[in-house]
Amino acid sequence: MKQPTILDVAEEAGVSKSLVSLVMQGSDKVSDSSREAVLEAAQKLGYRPNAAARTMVQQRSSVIGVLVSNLHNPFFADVIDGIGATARDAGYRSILTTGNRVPERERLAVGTLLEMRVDGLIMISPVVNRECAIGASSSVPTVVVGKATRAPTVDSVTNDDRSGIGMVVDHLVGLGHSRIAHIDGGVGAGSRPRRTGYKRSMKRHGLEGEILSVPGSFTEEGGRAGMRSLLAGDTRPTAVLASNDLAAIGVLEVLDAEGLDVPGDISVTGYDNTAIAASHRLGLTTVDQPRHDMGRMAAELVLTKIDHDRAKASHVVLPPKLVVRESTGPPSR
Amino acid sequence: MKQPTILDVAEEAGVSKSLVSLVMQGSDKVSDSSREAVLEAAQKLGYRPNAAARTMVQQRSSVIGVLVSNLHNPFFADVIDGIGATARDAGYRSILTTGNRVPERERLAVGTLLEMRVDGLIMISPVVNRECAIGASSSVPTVVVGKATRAPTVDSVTNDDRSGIGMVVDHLVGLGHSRIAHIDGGVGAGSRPRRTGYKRSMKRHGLEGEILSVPGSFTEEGGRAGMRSLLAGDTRPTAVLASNDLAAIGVLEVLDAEGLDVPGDISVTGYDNTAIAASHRLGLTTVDQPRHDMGRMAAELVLTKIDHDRAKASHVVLPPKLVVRESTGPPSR
DNA sequence: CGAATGTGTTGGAACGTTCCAACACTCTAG
DNA sequence: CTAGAGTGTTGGAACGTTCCAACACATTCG
Repeated sequence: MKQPTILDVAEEAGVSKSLVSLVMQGSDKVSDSSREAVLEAAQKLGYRPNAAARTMVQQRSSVIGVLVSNLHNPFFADVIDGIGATARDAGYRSILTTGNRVPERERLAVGTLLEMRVDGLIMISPVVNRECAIGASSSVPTVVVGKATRAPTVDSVTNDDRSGIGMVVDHLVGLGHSRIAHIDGGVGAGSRPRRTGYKRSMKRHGLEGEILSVPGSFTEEGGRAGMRSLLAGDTRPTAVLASNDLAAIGVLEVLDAEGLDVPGDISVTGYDNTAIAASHRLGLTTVDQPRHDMGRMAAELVLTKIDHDRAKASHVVLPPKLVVRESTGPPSR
Repeated sequence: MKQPTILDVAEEAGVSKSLVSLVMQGSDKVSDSSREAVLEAAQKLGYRPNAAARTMVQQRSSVIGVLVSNLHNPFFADVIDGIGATARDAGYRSILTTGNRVPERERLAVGTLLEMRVDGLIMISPVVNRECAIGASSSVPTVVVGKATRAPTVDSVTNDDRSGIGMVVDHLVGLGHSRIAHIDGGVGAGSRPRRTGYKRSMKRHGLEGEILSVPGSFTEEGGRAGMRSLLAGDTRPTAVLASNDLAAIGVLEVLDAEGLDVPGDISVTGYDNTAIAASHRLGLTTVDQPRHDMGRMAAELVLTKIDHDRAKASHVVLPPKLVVRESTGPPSR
């Protein structure tokens, strides 16, 4: 288990540790014979550079740390893809941690990354409060994805949740709906703008009297709970805006179990345009976020901030896109 | 951006660096007054210990590295949960990397973890070849999840894929099917035992003449491709075993598009019992793997191997469980 | 021919932490 | 009063790497 060090390689190859270091870095100031000897020795011993030691002396790790709120949501996979690809092209590695939507664990997960001295931090739809991101940003370039963060030191990449939800409301109103209810995302990233977007759009259509937002979360269970509480109310809505696609699946489950037809009895919408939403079985009307681009942008922001420290924070807002499928239709009579 | 070190804290608190170190480790051999002064100074400076330095001197990182093949598959989320919980209880952190099902990137992702000197490595359903795991195991306790690895130095945690698939075949034969086709998982973990399990079960039922396995992968696209090639054949199967739930979704998509009824015209099964499979809309007959337990077991294997080096590799095989839903039924006439 | 330039190689310092042996002091027992 | 134990604190060595200044040697130039 004892790992060989650069000194072991140097001895094996009969050269100095400095020369081994140069070879490992791919320097061209090394004679072919030395290079060959070093590579052979390294191969023979199974040498692997020690990133901890390198991080120490270089005062940087060449690693981008990514906190992801919830691995159950395939939405994040594409964001992470975008981050990984961009980081890789710039010569950085990326590593992930998650707090599983538990604030305390999320804080711990961020702490792990910071202690490892990642060169940049990307928090995808964090559940933890903004102080955590602000605190992190004092030691490392930090970008939050999916949650607008009004802080002078934290960049953010979001889609325009308010207008995204607005498009959904417009679509439903256009179909003739007025009793349009909303299931909230709770503490999760992006729930506030979606909630206010919902309320504003309703008002804009003169439907402030119909505004109904029930608690939920960005999970299947959150959708189920929200839908159950909606059904427990006096008047059933004719359309339901779930907090995201995952929640919409929960909503559909409850409705299926109740024997209610979608969209006959009730229209349902999600958010995120995940792959499952597209499946004909669900045919979920939803809002597409440019996931991969969001990841790419986030990584680019972090990378440029690593190179030349910007004074002001950047806040990138990408446009969402309504995707109409079979889960929405005109209200019954 | 310059991070304060333990020396800065020591100076601020008016004590030695050693004492700061003791306080940070929660030692009880520190006077209350000193502890207070140190904590106050650390707080004031925003001190965070440098994990790289600690790793150097302690010759261990207290980190478990996890390679996950595909973040799009929610199956892995629960496995990772299990790993994370177990690691946390033992005082370890866990970090993730992924290679996105691309062997070369997966190798790189493992390399990243090894260079960081993780104390244990868990590879979840790796796509990369076994040499990679064997190589890793020479420097760090390594466990592969989801892929049986016959190597004396690599532990493994799997479900019994062969018997899992066997249960599906038995179920379908019991319903009266005989033209039962199989969509393969390709290079991914677990595809071989599932393939052979399929073939053996078919033989066991005297159906060797009906054996038909087409290429695919453990993704929606793999399922779509597999189903398309099955439909292009001369005789349509009456039942299709998709490589996993994700692929089954792809299969259903193609069938829906073709206007074929499930299970009226054709029965479909998945593998993994992911949350979406349970959704009434899909109602997928599938095989449940004890995901969380698999993660827990994997972490436990790694942790015990970290503490006292076992001589022989452990291979844990957990029992799968057939979950019958609405996507399977008797064949048409 | 001596100086300047270039090529390949080298040892030592530094990074931030932990751990150890050693310290100064106080208290207790003989 | 002294030896011994106990308590809290300390400086120095070590971990494995990179980077720098310095080196030896060969080549080119004036």
